[in-house]
Parts: sequence; C-alpha cells; structure tokens
Amino acid sequence: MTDGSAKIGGKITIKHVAQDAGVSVAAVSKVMRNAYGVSDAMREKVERSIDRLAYRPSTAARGMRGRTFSIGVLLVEMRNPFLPSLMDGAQKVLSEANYRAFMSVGEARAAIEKSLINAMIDLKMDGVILVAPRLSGELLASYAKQIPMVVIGHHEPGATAFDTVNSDDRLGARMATAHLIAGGRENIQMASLPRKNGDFDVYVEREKGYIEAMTEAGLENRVGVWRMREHPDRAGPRLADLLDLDPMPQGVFCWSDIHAVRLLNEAKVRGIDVPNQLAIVGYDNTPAAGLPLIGLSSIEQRGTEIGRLAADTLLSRIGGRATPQHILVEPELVLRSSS
Amino acid sequence: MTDGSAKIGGKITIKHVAQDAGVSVAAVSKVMRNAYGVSDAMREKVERSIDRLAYRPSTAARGMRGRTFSIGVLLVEMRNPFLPSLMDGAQKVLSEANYRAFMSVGEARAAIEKSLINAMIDLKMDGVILVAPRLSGELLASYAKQIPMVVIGHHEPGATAFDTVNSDDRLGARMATAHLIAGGRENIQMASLPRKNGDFDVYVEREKGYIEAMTEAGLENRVGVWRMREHPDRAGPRLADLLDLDPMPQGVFCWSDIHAVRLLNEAKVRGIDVPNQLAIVGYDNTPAAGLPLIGLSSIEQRGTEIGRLAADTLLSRIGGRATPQHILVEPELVLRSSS
DNA sequence: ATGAAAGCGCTAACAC
DNA sequence: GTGTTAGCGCTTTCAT
Repeated sequence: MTDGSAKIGGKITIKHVAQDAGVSVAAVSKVMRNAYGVSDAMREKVERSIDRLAYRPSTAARGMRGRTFSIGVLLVEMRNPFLPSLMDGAQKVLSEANYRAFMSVGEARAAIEKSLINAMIDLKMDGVILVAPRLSGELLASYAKQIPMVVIGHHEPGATAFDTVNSDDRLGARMATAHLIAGGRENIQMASLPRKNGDFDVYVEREKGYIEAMTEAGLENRVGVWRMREHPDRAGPRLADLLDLDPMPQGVFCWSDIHAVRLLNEAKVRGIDVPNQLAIVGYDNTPAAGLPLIGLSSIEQRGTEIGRLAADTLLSRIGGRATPQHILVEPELVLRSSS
Repeated sequence: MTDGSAKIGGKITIKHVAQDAGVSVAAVSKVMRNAYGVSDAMREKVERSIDRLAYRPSTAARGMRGRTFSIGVLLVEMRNPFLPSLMDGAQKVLSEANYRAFMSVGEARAAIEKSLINAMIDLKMDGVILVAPRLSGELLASYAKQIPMVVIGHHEPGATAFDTVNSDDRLGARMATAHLIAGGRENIQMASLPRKNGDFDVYVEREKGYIEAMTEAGLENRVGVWRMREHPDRAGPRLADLLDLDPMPQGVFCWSDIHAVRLLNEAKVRGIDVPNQLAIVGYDNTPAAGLPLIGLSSIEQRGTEIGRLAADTLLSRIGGRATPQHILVEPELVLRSSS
C-alpha cells in the first residue's frame, strides 16, 4: 500500500489527487473525463487538487483502458517542402481538440512503414494519418481495422475501411497541361516516376490528368511520360536527359516541384531560353518555386486545407463515423516566369 | 523485434503467447527482454510462439513498468531544410538500437514546447531530443530530471542535467567571415535575429564568431549585426533593407541559409553584381544553396553527424551515464558563386 | 531455471 | 452522487 505522503520528486498519480481532495480515485477519473455524475462541489475540489499538485495523468496508463489523445502521423519522407503546410493545418485542428500529433518517417519503404504503424497501434494512439504511404490498399485496410485512419496522397475512392483526403491531382495536372498547350506548344512531356507501386499514388493520377488534357487538345499521339529513376545513384533515365531528346520538348509538366526546380536549373545552365524554348510547370507550389531566381509555375494544392480536412475527418472517424469519406481539394495554377 | 508481418487478428497478449508455448507469462516477458535465466529450450519455444501468433507487446502496458523503446524528438519548426539530415542521422542510430522516433513541432513557442515535452513524458517515452528549443536552461534542466534528454542547437556547456550536441557555430561563423575578409572586403555585415531569447541560441554563438573574425582582422569598428524581424508580418527591420544601407555592404554573413537565399534573390533582382559588389555566405548548406541558379556559399554543419551523435548520446544517457556530455561538430565552408 | 503474484496508473462496471 | 473494485498487459520480485 502506498501511503499518501507526497514524496519530493515522486510522480503524482491519481491516488495522490484523490487523497488530497478527500475523494475516491473514480471521482477524479470522472472529473478528468467530464463523465456523467459529478457534483459541482466535487468537481471544484478535485480540480483544485489537480492544480495544486500539478497533476498530469499518465498517458500510458490511460491507454490501457481509454484514450491517449495522441495521434500518429506517418510521413513518406521529410524532404518534401509540401509537408509543413500539411502539418500546419492538421496541428491546428488537433490541438484545438486537445490532441497531440507525433510524426514518424517511413522513408518510402514498406517495411519501415509497417513497423511504424504497428508502433503507433502499440502505443495506443487514437488514430493515424498516413501521408503518401507505399503500402497496398489491402494492407491499409487491414491496419484500418485496428486503428482509425485517414490517408493523404492515396487515391482510392472505393476504400471503405479508411478515409482519404487528396488534392484533385487529375484536375491539377489537366490545368497545368492545358496551360502549356494554350501557349501554343504541342510537344509536351510529363516527368513522372517509375510505375512500380500501386495504382493509387498521386503521380499516377497526375499522369491521367496530363493524358486527358493532351487528348482533349488532339495531341494524344504526342503524349510522352518520362519516368525518371527515383534515386540519383540508381540506374535508369535521368531527369536531365529530357533536355537531350531530339527534338527537345517545348514544355514539361513535372509531377513535383522537387524535380521541376532541378529541371529548370539544368535548362538555364545549358542556356536554354525558358519559357520560350522550354516551358516548365511543377506541382506543389513549393517555397523554392516562388524565389525570383527560380520563378517556377506550379500547382498549389493547398496543403493547409488538406491537413485541416484530414484531421477533421480523423476526429469524426474516432468519434464513431463508419461511412467512408473521400475528399478532393481543388488545386490552383500559380503562374510564374517559367511558362 | 517483430516488424509486423501484417498478421491481423484479435488482440494477442502475452498470456496467449504463454499459453501457446506452455510456459508462464513471466517466462515470455524474460525472453522478450533478453533477461537472465532462460534456458535455450524455453527461449526457442517462446520465440516460436511469438512468431506463430505474430505477437507484438503493447507499448502502453510496457511503459507502466519498463521501457517503451520510443523516443520523442521536439523540433522548433518543420520548415528548416536542415532538419531532415539531422533526422536521418538520428533515425539510423535509433532504429539500429530498436528504438522508434516520434517527432512533434513546437512552433518556436515555449508554451507548446512545454506541453509537448510533458506529453512525451506522459507517454512514457524513454528519452527526448530537443532541437533548438526556446525554453530556458533552468526549465530544460527541470525536465531533464524527469526524462533523459539531449539538446541540439543550444550552447550551454555548463549544463549538467542534460547533454548537448552542436555545430561549432562560433568556428563556422569565423570561417565564413574570414573568407569574406580574405576576398578583400572590409564592410561586412552579419544578418541575425532579435536578441530576445536566451543566450544559448545558435545565432548568438554565430554572432560571436563573426565578431571574433572581424576583430582579428582589425575590423572591430566595422562590426555590424543586422537584426531582422523574425516574421514578415511583424514590425522591425526587413532583411532586404540591408541592401539600402549607404554604403551598401560588400559582404553579408547570414546566420541561416533561409535568409541568405532570400537576400541573394533580392540582390540579383536589383541587378547587384554578386559577388563583386556584394558577397554572401549562409549557414546550413541547404539544398537550395546548391542549385546552380542560386549558388550560395554556405557553412555545412554536417547535420547527419549531429543527429547520429545526439542519438548515441541519448542512448548512453538512457543507459545510465550521469556525467554530462557536450559535443561540438566541426563545420565546413562550401564555396559557390555567391562569394 | 521457472512460475505465482503483486503491482504500475488508470477506466468503467457495479454497489451503495 | 460517490466509492469499491476488477481488470488492462505488461515487468519484476520472490518463492520454489
């Protein structure tokens, strides 16, 4: 039996609070959870003791029975400058609901992603937000049975076990491509990634939008999707090889600013006249795109809004909603000197 | 141990494993923790059951008595491109030691930082890494009594309750400044931040290095530290105002690439000849600095190494080390066209 | 070497 | 409205 003498430096538990307030531990628990059946007098006593003792409930202990008020965010990687705005939006909603977000990085590798999702489940987090996971739809669904889940950057409107929030990537790609076409260009390539993952990735959706726009303009026979290798040290076509094509493309739509910025640099270094000889449009409207020395046209996908919606959706899922929700956020074309 | 090979089912607990293996729960616990006093036969039986049932121990339950094998990383903010390399280094060490890292963002606000550190303590994380926190040294020390802690981007070599790992910011600033001086320049300013926080922040240390280098070159009367406002929407001097000084500086050492890149852009947009009229050196050797269109000279602080050392230090602190450790990592000057 | 049992700090069912 | 108590899934003595 622990006697109630408050040890200096010892951890304050619910028992100490109960004793200090002269009530039962159940009463303290109820007050904390705003549960039914607490008199005002009791509530006040307990809250005073909580303040006086600077009591903070142990999330770990809490997790064994109830909620932890923490949610996990699994990021595909850390280097995409699109992520901070996403987190801004999510954090705002979550902190207002008294939740804390904890992020982990999956490094775009399925094994790591699995182990991290498991870790979040094992920590008894109340829900997870996955950003552009590499896992298959089936696997996601099976995890979603164990923990409320919303997925960003994964187009699977048929999924029922989890929710999704996405930029309308197909529309964004159409806007970008149509803009290049409107400039009088016909030889327009798209820079994309190897098609090695599922069919739900964002760049796949962007390819569809590119092809649609080309087709609508009667340029279906000019469609060209350039799949560059993902890592510089691997084999496969390089991004810069696009500039060696004969004839050189008049326009390139890049699935991501990360690559668009690099392509733009390479082009200017080679003395290519941008946008007259070569126009470039990217995706994400990354900070670098806005630098005057870069001046990259890009699709703004409104990351803050996406993050906000994802958090809202997750909270309602945690709250008990069972019907799936699949949200598309309308993107916007931001024009700069590269096109 | 198990990285979660996607076996989904009802909740498998230690009891199920014990039953399946025909041993006691204590035995299972011991096997998992590599504790002393398990026969090879028993170990094998238990491990087979663990595999067969795809058992994963509940971190939450574990946290009530022992370790959670998860560590918290508190980031000032998410937008500094220096952070990913830091995390790369830390993750590598941590994952090899079977730990998982969970990040949270303090938004450079003390109240948020405090609440997040508390949340990490309440989740029973085994340790925390703080990156450039805004909290005072005393506050950090008081938290360090509750949880093993190492701090990055905080120069307090006298701290005893926690460890620190830093770039040798003073040296880096000296190198940058000396380089500008070596180019024959005398009117060299430093772009820094308002001196509103503690004396432990990195930019304070960088200011010292700048002043030292100027003094050594006999330019102590030319020292000028330009403190720009932190947020664009606040009042106070703007970064770009540096270019309106009369006479315009011949060189600027920026405490961070984030600002250096912006200054470089502004200068080139104004038609200023860089580096002949104005040379610029930044800090962090951010990816943007390396873009040909930018070409910013910068101090590489070797983030991966810092992250690695921080994780190592934290693990040894968790392991019981009580003597404080304060590590400085030697930076490197990377020259490009801006200087 | 092995297992029974006492908690860890909470929540929630059930008494009163 | 309030208290008692039985767990949650582990770790850790302490017997055997």
